[in-house]
Amino acid sequence: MTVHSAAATPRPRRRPISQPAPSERGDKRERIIEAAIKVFAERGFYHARVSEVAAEAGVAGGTIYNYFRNKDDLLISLFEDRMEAILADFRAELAGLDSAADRLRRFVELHLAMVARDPQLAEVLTVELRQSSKFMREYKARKFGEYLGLLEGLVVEGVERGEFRADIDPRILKRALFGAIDEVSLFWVGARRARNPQPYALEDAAEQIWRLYAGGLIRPQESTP
Amino acid sequence: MTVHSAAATPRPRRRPISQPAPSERGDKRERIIEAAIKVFAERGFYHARVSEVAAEAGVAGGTIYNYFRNKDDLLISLFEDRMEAILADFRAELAGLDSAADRLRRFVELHLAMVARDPQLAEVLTVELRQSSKFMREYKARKFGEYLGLLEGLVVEGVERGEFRADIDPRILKRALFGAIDEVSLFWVGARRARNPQPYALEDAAEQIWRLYAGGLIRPQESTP
Amino acid sequence: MTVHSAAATPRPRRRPISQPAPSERGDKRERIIEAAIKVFAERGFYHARVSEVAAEAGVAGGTIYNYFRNKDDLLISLFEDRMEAILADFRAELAGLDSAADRLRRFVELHLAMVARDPQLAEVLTVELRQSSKFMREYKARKFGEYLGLLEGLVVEGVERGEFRADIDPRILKRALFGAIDEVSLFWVGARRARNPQPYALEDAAEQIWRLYAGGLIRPQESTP
Amino acid sequence: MTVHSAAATPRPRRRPISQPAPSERGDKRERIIEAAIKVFAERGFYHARVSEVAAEAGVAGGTIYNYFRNKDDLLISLFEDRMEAILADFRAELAGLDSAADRLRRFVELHLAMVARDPQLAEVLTVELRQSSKFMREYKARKFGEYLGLLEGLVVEGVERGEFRADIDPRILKRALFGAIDEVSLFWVGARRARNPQPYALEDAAEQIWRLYAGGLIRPQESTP
DNA sequence: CATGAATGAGCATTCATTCAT
DNA sequence: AATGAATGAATGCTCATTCAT
Repeated sequence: MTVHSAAATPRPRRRPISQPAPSERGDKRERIIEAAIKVFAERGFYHARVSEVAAEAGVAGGTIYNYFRNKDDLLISLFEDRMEAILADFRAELAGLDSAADRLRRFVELHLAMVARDPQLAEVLTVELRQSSKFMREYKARKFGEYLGLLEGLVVEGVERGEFRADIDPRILKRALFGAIDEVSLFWVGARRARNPQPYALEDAAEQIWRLYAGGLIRPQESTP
Repeated sequence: MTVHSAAATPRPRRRPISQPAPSERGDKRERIIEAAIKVFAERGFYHARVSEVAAEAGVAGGTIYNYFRNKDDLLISLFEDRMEAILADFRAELAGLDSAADRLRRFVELHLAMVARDPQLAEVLTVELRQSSKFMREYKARKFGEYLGLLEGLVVEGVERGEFRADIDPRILKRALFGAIDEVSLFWVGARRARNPQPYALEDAAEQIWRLYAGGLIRPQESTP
Repeated sequence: MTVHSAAATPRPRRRPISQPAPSERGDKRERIIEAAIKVFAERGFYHARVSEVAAEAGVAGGTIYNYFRNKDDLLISLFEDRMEAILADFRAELAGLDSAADRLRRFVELHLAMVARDPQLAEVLTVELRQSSKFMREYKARKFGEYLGLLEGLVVEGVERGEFRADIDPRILKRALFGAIDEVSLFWVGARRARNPQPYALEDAAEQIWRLYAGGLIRPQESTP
Repeated sequence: MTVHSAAATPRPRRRPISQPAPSERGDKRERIIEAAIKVFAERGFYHARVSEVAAEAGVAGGTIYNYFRNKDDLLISLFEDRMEAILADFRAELAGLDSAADRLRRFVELHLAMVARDPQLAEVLTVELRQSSKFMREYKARKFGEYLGLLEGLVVEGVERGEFRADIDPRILKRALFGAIDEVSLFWVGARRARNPQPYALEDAAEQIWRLYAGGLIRPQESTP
């Protein structure tokens, strides 16, 4: 998978030509976003100071404002930037699969793999994001809606192809499944941060969630003769 | 159901001497908690000012500090207070049911009914709660763990009684189910606040979620002859 | 004259009853205004820091914001407060005089006496006031217009009573006279601040200005016998 | 009159690029000063950003610092530059006149004509100039003193030649007259910026001011037999 | 000379919390 | 217990100025 490397794809920006300054990987905008993910994840959006992000990125405080309108905008930009990469990655990964069931299972795996790979990003994307009032109340949707839309598409397709039951509203299903994945991720991430032992492996969790959603809880009373 | 009235169980306390103001049921602490739920839900924990809570509760700003150590403590106390009531209510409701399946379905219904009845409380409990650093990082667990424990108990019981499949880890299941309910609730609450049309009825959502978790997504290929 | 004492008339505000705290003369709002006049005059509105005003007033920085919306509002409030007092004082002083000429001469004297008495106030009123964009562009008028209106009234009256020439537009005259007085004041104040020797006594300046405006520059060539 | 064209006297200098871009007359320094006058007049010295001046001048922000030490220096340089031109123009215009009275009247006319011709310059010269602390407190004088000196010279000359009354101190007179002209100008300029209707024509104002200063306010009670 | 990205000192303002009454 | 004026630490953001290219 290439989620992260995709996310890191630098929007090409004038790189110093003569002296490459090899210490600075990626352009400044990218470095600030990376720093913001780290700091927001560690301290929480509201407790993070812009100056901390700057220090983490190795730039001066004012430099942040050359790239982002304000602290809120930094969070939103970070979100869009990363979600875009994640979406592209997911789409590419899912394109090669044949059945709706395979694609849905893969979606779950991809999400949890992403969380395992970049827990801080996961934390910011799911927890901290809810704290920027502007974001939550005026913006929210877009890319996140796209993400859920992807999920909904998989479900609808499954129903249309007769793979999935038709008596479950896809709009509710997509939220239920997303909520399930998200909560399982969040707890794992929280335990990790609290330096508690891993409560479960995320790969196993993916398997479990899929099993649950695919087959349901109720034990089939097979062949009651 | 009596969640709310239970929550409002007044720790008896006296009215400001002269005129008992019989209209105002509940003591000052309760009034402050009610105000906090309203203000936190409307403005978000970080954007809510203590003085707003005080104004909403009809007390002076300083009075809050006679009942709560600080703003964080107000949020946590609010949480404990309400969760206690909710838990008691849930336990009472579930006690009369026979099968694990019935109890689990009822749990889903109860949660969503609670959301429908007091959306602001639901919002605070699920969204704003994540924003108090002290809470999230040092406290969190307790009552919330109890709530999830209740859920886990239902599942374990179901497995033990042979009602549920044994190949799904209850610790993951409880999170998955809670996440599903929570997300479905959250979206509904969000739409409500944004004054968007209700995306779905919460009663229907409960039915759908249960159907999903009970039977799974995959359409049984019965008897392909 | 009582300009200053009038200006200091405290808008009655709850004074601590039991322990009079004799060190604090005047209420807090008044103390802040006095401090602001001093600091704005000495450092200029833009270079003055709110914390300096607070320190000068002997209050904490935040206290200023219990009385004034922001720095601009402090300047504007200061202006209104003092202008009101000055206007009341001027009106009272002029009421007792019979001819328009006497009143106009007295007006000049009063203005310059006010400058002599409270140079810092004069400086703020004439120089610093122009620096608050909101003030200059949206507010300005009112009390200042009243002041000029007082002047215009005197002139119009003089014309109507046949004391003054009718061929000079009162609206231009009032500006010309005000500008003359203001500039003469300003230079005197500036010299004072720069610790230069007084270029002239303000009482003499009043006499000179009146002589100039009353009789004009041109030496009457009548009756060269 | 040639005030403005004199001020604009281009110090010929070439345009950056390869092709001289013959359309842009005036060198960069001049263009920056013109931009500064416009921006300072419109936004006020303190609210004007150096980058705005740069944008208006069509140069990069840093370029300004190749021509001026800092923002204050830009204001001061602007002032000196324009005042020099104005003074030269005034001197030339006054040279041809015979009587002190004619010269003084002409001075008033010239000042107001200058205001009418370049209101933004007038605004900067009279309002914004007072806002640069360094200017006001350490520099001020020089060219402005020269301007007032010119005025004083006219008065002294008038007295010496017996045209003007000898009982008015020229140092006060020069300030009074300048203040009168300045205030009349300022109000006109202010109305213009506020897009209010012109309160009076500046030509008429010149006539009025001169009439006032020449003959005085008091109506001569000639020959009441 | 020109550029404009980077810098970082500077400051108004907010608001949780205290405490004298 | 209740009050609410006073406090002052905390911080996002601006913008004049610098300097490597």
